Amino acid sequence: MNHRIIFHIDVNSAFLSWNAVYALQHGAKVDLRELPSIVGGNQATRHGIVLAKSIPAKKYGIQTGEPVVSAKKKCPNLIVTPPDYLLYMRCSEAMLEILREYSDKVQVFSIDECFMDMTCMRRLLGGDYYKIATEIKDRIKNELGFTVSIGISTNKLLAKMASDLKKPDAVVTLFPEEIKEKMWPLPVRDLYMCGEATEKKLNSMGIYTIGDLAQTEPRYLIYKLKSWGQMLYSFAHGIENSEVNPNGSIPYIKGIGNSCTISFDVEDYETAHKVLLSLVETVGMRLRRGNFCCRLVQVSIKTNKLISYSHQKKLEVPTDCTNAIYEEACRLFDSSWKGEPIRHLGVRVSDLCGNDFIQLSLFDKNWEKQRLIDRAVDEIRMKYGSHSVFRAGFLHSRLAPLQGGIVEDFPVMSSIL
DNA sequence: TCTGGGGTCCTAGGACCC
DNA sequence: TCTGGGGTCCTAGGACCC
Repeated sequence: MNHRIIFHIDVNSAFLSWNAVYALQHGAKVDLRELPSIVGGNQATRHGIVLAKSIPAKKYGIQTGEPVVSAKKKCPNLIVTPPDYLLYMRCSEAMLEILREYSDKVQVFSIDECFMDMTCMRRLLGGDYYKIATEIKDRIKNELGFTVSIGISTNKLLAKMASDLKKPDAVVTLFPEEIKEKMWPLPVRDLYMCGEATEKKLNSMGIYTIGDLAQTEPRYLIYKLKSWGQMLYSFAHGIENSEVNPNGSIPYIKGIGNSCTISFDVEDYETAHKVLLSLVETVGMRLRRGNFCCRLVQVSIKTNKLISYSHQKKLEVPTDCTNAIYEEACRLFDSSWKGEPIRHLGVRVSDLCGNDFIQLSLFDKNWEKQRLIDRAVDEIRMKYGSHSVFRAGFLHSRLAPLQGGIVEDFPVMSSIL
């Protein structure tokens, strides 16, 4: 037998569990996981959505991503606690430490999900993967206080589907020979990569379960859904063969972006430019920290009616300079904004390249100086905190001088950079 | 004050070139 | 005296994930 053995580890209601564990460790008398509770953003700053829910909260029909007010309507005595991203990073790291005792091929998929390639542990562990997974799950529960679901199979897709089959605190296998029995009866929406839009399309084609999808003529799927059709058909048959990408070697960073919902509607160019600057400061810092330059700048706008659009521009010369990116971002904004009140702004850079052989533009003599300034500011912020230096324009403004991620405390979340 | 923030990949149309 | 045809680059937008 030549097949691989892959585990997928998924923290149950991650943010909520971590808040609950932290509270218990600090003297709380109740366990948030046993009550209708959520982790929710701050409504006053218009970040009021549900980030995680307890199992009792789920019974009220509360869904991740829905507005906190709407969740409260469903359950009037709902407990709402704020997110604590630094805590989440610590919890995630602690879990990783345990996982790495069992395999050197651990891929961090997100803050609360990992893949492990356990193939080479075959001989070492005697091949009883269910037992090993149970041991890992129990160790995390006993040593760290939160529960996980572990899925076991021969590839990442099936392992991930498996860990979804039972929660909390469970180990589930989904080997190829179990697909028909365990996966095909599920609604097609449960398949990885089948979102709302695809579900609608598939339903309109008479496809409701993963089994229906698996038994549809692939040429028909490809005709209707292009390359997505091919991928979904393969997934419905459990076919997927990407490698577990050991952590540390981040596969490849394609772009760096930050965005923010502003606590009030922005209705003038000056304020919008300030927000863009606060975002570019963060993006630029991350770019330089990764020793990248970018060749593409993108600005996105979301109006108070929640309509989004974006504009992008390819640069003549790659740059990592805050001011250069900022100027381009302003140009993009000015040429795309239609004048509606703005709720949310984003800046993203991509088309990255290394910064070791920077091509100096003959026309920009200030560029070297700008680079030195950027580096100096980065260093001061690293050393003394992100708010130790900021642009005078933010004094007496309602805006934070830096925006994106959790800038108050390095590092920026959801990014290794 | 009802709807966050960070990503990736794909598609389609237009410009432009030979 | 219709108007081919391929290729690449650029841009906007949509879909998905956590």
